[in-house]
Amino acid sequence: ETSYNTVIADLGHAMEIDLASEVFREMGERGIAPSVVTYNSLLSVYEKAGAVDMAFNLLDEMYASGVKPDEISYGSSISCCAKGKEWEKSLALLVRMHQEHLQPNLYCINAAIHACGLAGVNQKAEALLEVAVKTGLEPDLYSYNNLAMAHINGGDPEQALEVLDRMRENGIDPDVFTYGTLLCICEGPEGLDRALGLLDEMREAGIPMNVVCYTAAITACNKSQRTDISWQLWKQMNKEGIKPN
RNA sequence: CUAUUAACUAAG
Repeated sequence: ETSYNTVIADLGHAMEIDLASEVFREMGERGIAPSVVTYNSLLSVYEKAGAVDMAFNLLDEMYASGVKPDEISYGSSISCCAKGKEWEKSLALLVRMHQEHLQPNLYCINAAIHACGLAGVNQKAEALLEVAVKTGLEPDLYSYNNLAMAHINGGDPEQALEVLDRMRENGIDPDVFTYGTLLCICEGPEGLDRALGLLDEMREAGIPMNVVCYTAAITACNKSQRTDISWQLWKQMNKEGIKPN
């Protein structure tokens, strides 16, 4: 059984959705009973595909066959809703967890924040952060980074930038993902200054740049028609030994 | 043995 679990999860990482489902079916045909881990592995496959309906069906199947979904099952399913752009369903799953007397952990909440973030429903994302705190969870980098994305997609760049201070106040240091996210909101001439300011902040904080950040910054320059600065950044990137992709 | 985050690229 453990072999099957591993294979299914690995096929998921390789994005071999159909193969993974096939292996799962074959397992049943050979009379091997799937465990929670088996189901969770398959759920993680659906998650990567954003196959929301299949994930929901599998959850039902778990209950039907007497295998109780756990936090990981729900975490994967919620993340599946994010990838499938179904933020309302991700919230519905949190409600369902509550009904099943399961306490959502940070994975679940963060995935839901991500789902809301992609959809730009930033007030829901804020509400989720509150839920986390109220239930005794400590929001982490994922929580705040996803929250910043929610504000960006929600059309509120100012609030996105405020997330920087809010996380520091709570003892979470922004990382390369945080800045990578924020660099995306730098459109127009004033946005360019913000982008360069963020780059300085990163330097001061000793956060190493990567390709994503450079690409985001360069994109910001291009949107502001400042190809001269794009070029400077490009040279700097090469000087730091970061390979373009 | 299983789960959560950023850029560019395609479509529009």
